[in-house]
Amino acid sequence: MLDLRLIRSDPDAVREGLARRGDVDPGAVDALLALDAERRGATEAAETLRARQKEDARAIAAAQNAGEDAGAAIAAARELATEVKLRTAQAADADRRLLASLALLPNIPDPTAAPADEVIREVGEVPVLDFSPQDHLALAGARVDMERGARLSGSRFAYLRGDLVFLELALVQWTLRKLERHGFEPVVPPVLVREEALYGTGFLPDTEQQIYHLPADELYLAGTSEVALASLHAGEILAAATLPRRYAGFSPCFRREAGTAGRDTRGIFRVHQFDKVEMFSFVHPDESAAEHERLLAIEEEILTELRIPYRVVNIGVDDLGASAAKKYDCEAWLPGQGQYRELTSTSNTTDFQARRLNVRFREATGRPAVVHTLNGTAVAVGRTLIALTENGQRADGSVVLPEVLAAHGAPRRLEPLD
RNA sequence: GGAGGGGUGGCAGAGCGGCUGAAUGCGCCAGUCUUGAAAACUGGAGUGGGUUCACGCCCACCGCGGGUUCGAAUCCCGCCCCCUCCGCCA
Repeated sequence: MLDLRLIRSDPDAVREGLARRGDVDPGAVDALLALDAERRGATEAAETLRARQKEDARAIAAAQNAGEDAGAAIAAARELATEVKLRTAQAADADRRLLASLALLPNIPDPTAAPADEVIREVGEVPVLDFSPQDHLALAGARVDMERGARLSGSRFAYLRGDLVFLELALVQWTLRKLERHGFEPVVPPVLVREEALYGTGFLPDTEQQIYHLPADELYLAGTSEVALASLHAGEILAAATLPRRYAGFSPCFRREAGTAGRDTRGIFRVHQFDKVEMFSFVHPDESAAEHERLLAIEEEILTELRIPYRVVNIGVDDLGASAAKKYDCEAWLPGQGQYRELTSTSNTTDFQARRLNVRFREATGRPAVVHTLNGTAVAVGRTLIALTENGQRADGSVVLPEVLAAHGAPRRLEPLD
C-alpha cells in the first residue's frame, strides 16, 4: 500500500512513478485525492458532532447528580445521537472506500528498476558437451515419478524418490546453515494462512487465480513462505536497534498454475507443490537498497557454489507484481532445455507490504515509521534439482553432484537407472 | 468433537453505565541527591486520525466487528484467540 501522505504531498511524483508501470489507470491518483478530501470532510463533520454529544452527556450527568430534571436535555441528546450515528457512518464509509482504492494501487517502481527485462551479467561456464544433453527427467528416471504423482493428485504433481530425497535434504540443510551464518534465523512457518496475510503481502487482490483456497476453513495454501514470514511481525513496533531482522523460511509452496496449461509440462519445472528456502528481511528504510543487493549476492553465492551457470536479470517494471519496487531474477542455464530459466528471484517491496501489515520501527526518540521488507529465494528445491542434474550430467547418463552437499548427506553421484 | 474459564497500557493487575486513555505495582526515560552507583524522592512516558504557522485543541482505540443507551472498558449479539477438563489423534 502506498503512503497516503506522499500521495497528498507530492501527487506528481506518485503519478509519474506509477505511470512507468503499464497496469495503472492514469486517473487513479486524482480519484484517490478526491476520496481523501471527501473522507476528511466527513470525518471532521462527524467528530465535531461527536464532541458536542459528549459534552451534552456530561451536562446531563451533572444535572442528574444535582437532582435536576434532565428530561428535556435527554430528548435533545436523543436527536443529536441520531445525527452523530449518521455522520459517523458516512465518515466510516468514506474511509473504507478510500482504503479499498488505495489497496488496489501497486508499489511505485524504484528508479533503477529496468524499463524492460535487462540482463546484467552472466556468471559461470555454460558446459560444452560432446554429447547430446538429456533433461532432468531422463537423468532422474524413476526418482522423479510423474506418472504415479499424476495418478495420486493429477498433473503437475510428482513423487521424489530415492537418492533425490537425500539430495533435497542436503541442499536444504546446507542452505539453512549458510543463511544462519549470514544472520538469518531459520523458520518453519505455517503454510495454511488467513486471507489477511495474503492481502498484507500484496498477493490479494492481485494473484487470486494462482492461490489454493480452502473455503471450508477460510484458509489459503501459501505459494511461498514469504507470506508467513512477512506476517511474523505484523502489527508490531520494532526497536530500530533490532533491525535488520532476517529470516530463512523452509516450507512447501503451493501454486495452482491456472492459465499455464501446456506450458512447462515435462518434469518438475512447473508443479503445484515444491519445497523452498526463502530469505526475508525487515530493514530500516535507508538500508533496503543495500539489503536487496545483499540478498542477490547470497543467491549468486549459492548458485556459484553449486556450480550452476546463471545470469542475473533486472526485471522490467511491467513484470514487477503489485508489491515489488524492484526485482532481480537469477536464471540458471538448463542444458536439457538449452536456455536460461528462472531459478531464484529477489524483490525489494520497500514499505508496500510493511504498511499493509503494519510493521513499524522506532528510533530511541521520535514517532514510529514503517519498515522496509525484502524477500529472496535461497533455494527453490525442484528447480535447483533440475539445474544440478542437467549441469552435472556425463555422457553415460550419470550425474556428478557438488562436493559441498556431500557433507550434508547428499550422494556424490546419481547413477543412471535403466 | 463435548464441557467450562478468560482476553485491559512493556509486564502484572484494578476498574458501581457518567471528566477512566484508564487506579496500583514492577519495569522504562529524565531530573534531584551522590565522587560514582544503588536506594529514596520528583517528573515523564501509548497508537492512529483530524485541525493549527505554532502552542494547542478535537476524535477514535481496553482482542475484532456489530447493537442497546443521552452516555459503554463496563450491558447484549457474532467472530477471533488463549487456558482447563473429557474424547480423538501424527
